[in-house]
Amino acid sequence: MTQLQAVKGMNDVLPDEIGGWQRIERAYARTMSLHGFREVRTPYVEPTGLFVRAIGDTTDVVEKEMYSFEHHGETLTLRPEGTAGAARAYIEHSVHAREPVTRWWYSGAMFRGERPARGRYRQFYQLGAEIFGDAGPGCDAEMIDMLVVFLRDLVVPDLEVLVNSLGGPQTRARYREALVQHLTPKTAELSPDSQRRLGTNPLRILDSKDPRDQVAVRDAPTIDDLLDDDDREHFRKLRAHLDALGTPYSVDPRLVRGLDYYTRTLFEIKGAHEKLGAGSTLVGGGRYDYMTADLGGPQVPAIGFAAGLERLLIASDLPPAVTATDAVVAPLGESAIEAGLVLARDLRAKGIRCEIDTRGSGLRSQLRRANSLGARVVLILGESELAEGAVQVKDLDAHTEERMARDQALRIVVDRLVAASRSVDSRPPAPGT
RNA sequence: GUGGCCGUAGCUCAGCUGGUAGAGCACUGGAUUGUGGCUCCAGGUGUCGCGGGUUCGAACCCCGUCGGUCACCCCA
Repeated sequence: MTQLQAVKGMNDVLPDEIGGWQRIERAYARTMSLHGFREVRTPYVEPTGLFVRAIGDTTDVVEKEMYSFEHHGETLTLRPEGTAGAARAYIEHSVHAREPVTRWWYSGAMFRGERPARGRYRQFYQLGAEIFGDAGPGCDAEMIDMLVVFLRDLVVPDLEVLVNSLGGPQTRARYREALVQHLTPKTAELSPDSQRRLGTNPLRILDSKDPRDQVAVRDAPTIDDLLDDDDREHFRKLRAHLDALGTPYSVDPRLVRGLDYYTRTLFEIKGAHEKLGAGSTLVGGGRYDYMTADLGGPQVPAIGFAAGLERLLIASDLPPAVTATDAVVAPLGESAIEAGLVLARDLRAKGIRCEIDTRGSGLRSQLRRANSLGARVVLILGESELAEGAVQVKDLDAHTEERMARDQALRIVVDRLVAASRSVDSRPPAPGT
């Protein structure tokens, strides 16, 4: 196509699909509020240096996936993830001085120049949250459990929680070295990808899917051996807390993530493998106790996660939300349109979702339209009704029809829709939203 | 970014070994000049992703390109 089209990997979300998005966003906002998180909105554009420092200059994300550009002498980047910006805002506004523990959540677009596929786009949406100021494993466990509950509410099948501990930065560095020492003699036996990783990100070799790498890694040292006593205790308590919560999980000593900032607790939640295939990681997160210090702020322990909204949408078996119209006002003829506009406005003032056809369509097509919109009642305004100040109230469900004064019609329609629990104002909040 | 597969009407898809296009759904109008969901009738539905090439002739074969998708890489 030579026509104008959306940029590769960036999608429109049309009204037909927006119901699913809103359903997940609302469920998330509710979960966050139940756990005392407050929403934060940070810019989509940040100085490139923020991501280089926070995420790590040898990570794939920073090395080859960022949308960076120059603008009036500044080097800027469309955010590839949410944690760095949140940490920057936390430091910039000295939030640590205002409250001991800070719980923030966010929702919004992220940008990475990867090769697009299902559930993986260049502009994609993440739900995320951060806790600043709590070093203990208790909030780690709460966060993981919260996510499991959230995903269960969304009816995501085959949930799988993986946890690991990376220890502190020094542990991580020592482990990296140990791994390189173990694997260097076997360089020739590794996959080409892993030969490259050996120099860049050796930890990633651990979860390589190549059988050659899996053999080479089989008797490699595990990070568990290098954890110091505090790290080990932290991890032990996390597991004990999860056990107490009854949260299902498995320890995966090979779980490693590609962002450099993680320390100690690391976790990942997968689900809906049949629908998502290899991209079934729904949530990834972990502790980053040194990021605020690395960014030049006070050292504040922190933990956070991000979830891919598009993937949640694919993974969720929740039925799509139905958006119905309650009533349709059907004016017949030019002179009825004004009376119809007034009537429709009065209905809406009562919380009735109401549509009106102002094009001068015939009654037949207006009724068809009302039917396909799922409306319960149609209020017909023709010449004789106009003359009498009346309206014909047709109940599409009950197949009844009655002529009455308009103010009476207002009351009757409201009563009928409330009785059927259909109007916006009367509908109780659905569970899980 | 690497490799594989796919690309026909708004949607889901047919189209046999190359002979220049079909179905269902949806949409609009009518059968009922002011009465829906069912039924019947009629009707737009199209640069066969795009650009080259081979051929008398290409939706079909070849090359390129764009887009999608699967696996890898990486990640949410």
